This record gives sequence, C-alpha cells and structure tokens, in this order.
Amino acid sequence: MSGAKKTRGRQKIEMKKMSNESNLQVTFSKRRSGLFKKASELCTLCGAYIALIIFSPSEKVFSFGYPNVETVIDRYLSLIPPQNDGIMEFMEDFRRAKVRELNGILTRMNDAIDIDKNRENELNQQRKMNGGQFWWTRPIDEMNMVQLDLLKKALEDLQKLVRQHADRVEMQGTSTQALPFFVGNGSSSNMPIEHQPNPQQESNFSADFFHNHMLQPHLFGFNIMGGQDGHGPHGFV
Amino acid sequence: MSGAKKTRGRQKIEMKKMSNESNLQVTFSKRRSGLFKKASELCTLCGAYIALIIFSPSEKVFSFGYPNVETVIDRYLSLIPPQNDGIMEFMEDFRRAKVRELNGILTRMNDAIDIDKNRENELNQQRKMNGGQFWWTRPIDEMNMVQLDLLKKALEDLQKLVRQHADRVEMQGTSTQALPFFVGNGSSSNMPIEHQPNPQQESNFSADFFHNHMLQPHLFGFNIMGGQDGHGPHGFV
DNA sequence: AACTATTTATAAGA
DNA sequence: TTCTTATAAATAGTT
Repeated sequence: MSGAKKTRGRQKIEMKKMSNESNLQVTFSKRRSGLFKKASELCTLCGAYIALIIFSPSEKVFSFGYPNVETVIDRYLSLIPPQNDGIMEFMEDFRRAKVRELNGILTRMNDAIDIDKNRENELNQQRKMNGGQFWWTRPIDEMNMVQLDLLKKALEDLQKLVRQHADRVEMQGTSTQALPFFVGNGSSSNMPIEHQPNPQQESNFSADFFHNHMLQPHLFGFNIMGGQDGHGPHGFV
Repeated sequence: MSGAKKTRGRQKIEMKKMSNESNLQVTFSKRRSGLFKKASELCTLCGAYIALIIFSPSEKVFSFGYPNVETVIDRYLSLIPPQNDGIMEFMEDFRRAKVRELNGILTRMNDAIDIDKNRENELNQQRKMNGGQFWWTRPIDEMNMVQLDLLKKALEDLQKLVRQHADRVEMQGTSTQALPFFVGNGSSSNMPIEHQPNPQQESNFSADFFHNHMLQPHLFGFNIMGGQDGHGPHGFV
C-alpha cells in the first residue's frame, strides 16, 4: 500500500468570509444542509420548536420550521415588545384612539337597528329626500335592511379587526418576489410540505431529507408551544 | 498503560424524542449551542443572512440573527404569500370584501358632510326624534358637526387601516411573557446586541461567543439583503 | 462543567 | 453538482 494520501482530508479553515467565490458557494451548500439537519435533529430529539431562515449570498431563501416557520416566528414576535417602526406606531396610535370610539358607534348602531327593526316604519314620515343617493345618511329606520346590515357588518368587522389589533399587529410592505424552494434529495415523503406558495419553486424539501425518523407520526403533531426566556441575539455590526 | 477505556465515548443515538428528561435537557443545551455556532459560522464564512429561533421544551427562547432576527424575518415574510391561517384568512376576506364598500361609504359620507355643511339646516324639519340618543342615526345634516367629524375621522382611519392591510398584515395573540436571553460566555464585545427588550433578561449573548472573527468590522455592516429563491420548508406532519 | 471515545460534519480533491 | 477521503468538530456517556 502506498503511503501517499489521496487527499489532505478536511482542513481547518480560517473563520472569515471566504474569498474564493466558488468555494464559498459549495461551503454554503454543505453547511446549510448541515445546519438544517442539526436543527431538524434538535426538534426530533428534544421537541424544541425552531425556525431557521437562511438567505444565501446568491439570492435564495431556505427555511426550516417546526412545527412551521410562521408559528415560531409569530410566537417569537409576540414575545418582543412592539418595535416602533412607523407602521406599528400608526397601529398603536390608531388602536388606542379608536377602540373605545368604535365600540360606542357599534353599540349605538346595534341599538338603533334593534329599535328600527321592532318599530318598522313607525317613524317613517316625510323622509324621502336625497332621492336614493346617500341612502345611508338617512335615518336608520328608513334604511334598507340590507344596506343596514351591510353597514353594521362592515363596522362589526372593522371593530373586530381593531380589537384584534389590540393584541398584536405586524405589517410589512408588499413584495412581488418569488419564493422558490430548497432542493432536497429527499425522495419519498408522505408528509406535507410547509408551504409551496407559487410555481416558481425549484423543488421541495422534504423532511426526511435529514432523517426518516421524522416520519414518526406521534412526534410531529402540534403541541402547546414552549415558553419564554433566553435569547441570543447578534448584531454583528 | 491499561487498555481499559475511561468512557465509551460518543455513542450513536436513536433519532427520536429522548425519553430521559435530564438527558434531554443537556442534549438540548449542547446541540443548541452547536446549532448557534454553526449558524454563526455560516454567516461569517459565506455572508449569509440568518434568523434562528429556538424554543426550548422548557419555556425558553433563544435566537440568533444576522444582521438581526427581525430583519431576516421581515424579509422572509415579505416573500411568502399570505398563509391562510385563521387570522390571515379573516384579514384577506375582510380586505377583499370591505375595501370597496368602505370607500363607497366614506365617499358618500364626505359628500353628505359637504352638502350638510353648505345647506345648513335647509332640510332640518321635524326630525328631533330620538331625544339625543342614537344621534348618529339621525340624518347627517342634523348631526353635531363634532360628532360628524368624529365619525368621519374614524371611518377615514379605518379605511386607511384597511387599505394598508392590502399590502400585508400579520397578527399574533397577546403574550405577557418575558423575554430573557441566551447566556453566552462571550466576554468583551463592542458589537451591539440585537435586542434587549426588557429587564427580565438573564444575560446577553455576544457574537464572539462563537468566534471572534466576527469582530471584523467590515464583515458585519448592513448590506443589501440577498434575494429570493429556494426555500426549504418542513411541515413534519 | 470537564473528559474522552466515537460519531458526524466537511475541506479538498476528483 | 456529486462522490471520496482524510481530518476537524461535535457530542453521548461518564465523572
């Protein structure tokens, strides 16, 4: 046997941004896979909830989530106090200022509708002005019940909306970008893919890409989510 | 030298949820650290943008982000089409159904207010019913101008709100939970911590917990974020 | 939290 | 990309 080694094997590398672009690309791929696998294993082994999102330097997004990315993100965002970006600020101001006001309006509207429905046209006198336009400016008891319920429903929905915002709201700008997928070599998988929003996807990434133990049915149902605590951020600036 | 080995060394473990609770706890800690380190290295080596959020089975949150968790999350959320979870469904339905309706209502309301303001009480006849309650059910031209502007303003705000939702909205449930931090052994670091929202934090997690190469200033400024593409989701059932 | 003996991940090379 | 190989790293079981 020759003592000449075929390769030098794995070499230690300096922990700084790789200069060689093609090396960087393959390292990214390998390490990304490794990271997803590790994340996946942590979920399986410990039942941890994880969201992992990676943007490659070359315009691609990869994500992993258990039970799914959005759930974990939502939970995470619910823990951190609202960041006062412009939108949140608007939402908060709006909520604080309007919830009570809207409650009052809706209450009065409901009362009026009830009264109106009971008394029918008891108060229906000479109010036929406006010739049909601006119908909603006429007294409630003169309004078409359909219109009335429409308006009522609209305000109820709005109120519900606003009340829900009392909990927490996040808004982001529009995006027209596509959302392709991670290319896994995972083959047969009967488990649902987290999301496949649009056709531009390159391919799906099935869970057993990592280890088919994930197929264990009891493991991946939804449980109550974990809790609060430690948190390791890195500005890196 | 005795041939008796001190330990059996690392043993292969079955990839399923660990039954032994204390083993699980230490495995979680070790693997969590490893995962953060790997994530961190991927950022450093490849300039990838990453968000990693982990909820331990024991009520703790740990996160890692480069440039920071929120930025990556925002970018991720901006890519994915609205998921029809209950809330998004409601928001979408609401938006689709109500935007036009509200536009109509507000338009008519504005018209009515203008008419009302111009003609004063020209149409003000025997409409003094309702004795002050349900004021808003009376015709616009009879409404108190203050009330009128209030109602108008409310609807305008609501309309604005709804229109903004046309872009994108995320809502989460309330949470009163604290947000402690990951305990890193990172010592000296001049880099900003991602966020330290509240005082309940246990300790900070500095980036050089992993490798101090991260301190390289040129590496961790903000750049334009990567792009769109591949995406590896895992429903895991 | 430390310590090995192993298993795993991966840098290079093909 | 994907495969191979030699080596670096991570970590399960123990102390």
